[in-house]
Amino acid sequence: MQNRDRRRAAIRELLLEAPVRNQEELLEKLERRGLGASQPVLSRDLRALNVAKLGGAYQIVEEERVTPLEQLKSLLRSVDPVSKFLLVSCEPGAASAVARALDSEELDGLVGTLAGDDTVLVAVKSTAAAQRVRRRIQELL
Amino acid sequence: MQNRDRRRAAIRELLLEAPVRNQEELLEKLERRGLGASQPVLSRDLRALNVAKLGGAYQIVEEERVTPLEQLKSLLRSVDPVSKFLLVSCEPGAASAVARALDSEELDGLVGTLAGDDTVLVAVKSTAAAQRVRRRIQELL
DNA sequence: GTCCGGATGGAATATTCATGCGGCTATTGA
DNA sequence: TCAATAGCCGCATGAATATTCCATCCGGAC
Repeated sequence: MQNRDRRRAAIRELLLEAPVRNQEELLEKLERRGLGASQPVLSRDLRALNVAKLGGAYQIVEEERVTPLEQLKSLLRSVDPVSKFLLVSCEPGAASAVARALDSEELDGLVGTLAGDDTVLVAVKSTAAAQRVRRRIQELL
Repeated sequence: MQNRDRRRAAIRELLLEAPVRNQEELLEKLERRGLGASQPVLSRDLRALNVAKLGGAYQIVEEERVTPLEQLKSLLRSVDPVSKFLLVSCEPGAASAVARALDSEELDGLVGTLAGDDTVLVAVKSTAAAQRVRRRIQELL
């Protein structure tokens, strides 16, 4: 049924037009448009539409997914290649978090990471890979 | 007490390091760091830190506050100055929402708005103000 | 037609979160 | 020193949301 998609489109619009505090409120607005539904349906729609409740109101989050590494960029300080390794310097204590984020990034040519306190040693397959990975990280600095 | 700020700083870090599904989970992580608290406190902290639950996990929303008007930009169609007025054309039915958003923008020189169905009449102090306001809106088109 | 199988949605329920309120502590100002 | 005030917190509880489980509705295969 395209019912669902009509409803979701309406939800998008409604969220843009005016702040919506909770699902019940959204429900009423939908009903006024002849698009009845139950609260569970809204819960699912909102997740599908990537809507977040921020402050007191729902808001569509347009952006592309921010990867863990991107989220951590404020903790990064520098990247230096050393043969088949990279030394990534971070804020004190942040190394393990950064290492985990780097791992999860699934960067091509990245073999593994080893975290100290404020430094991550990144092992890569080749010096060429080192360059690529380095560039990727540098973009965030 | 600076207890609260230490806790909030820790929350920031924790949210960056790994996804957190709910407040209870966050609570445990905080306790491991010796920063015990109760669930209500977290609820308040999360709002104060401008954290949203998106998909299944909490995520800090790095401000860049989107004003109501910016949210509505997809509903805007055109702006035309007419002496000390602007005629803003919108998607059908969107005028009142747009008018409200314009009001809340507190634009300098903007006197008031009057919404029809798909058009907002914006009254401004002077033709110079009209130019400024017009430019501001045009940026969004 | 009948029988899946997937997709959708609802009722009931479980879970998660927000808030009213009172208590405690620290601070201010007389 | 002693109110008075402000800030932070926790408990209890209710509000809001997520999830489980089931019914129903297609559309296709047979």
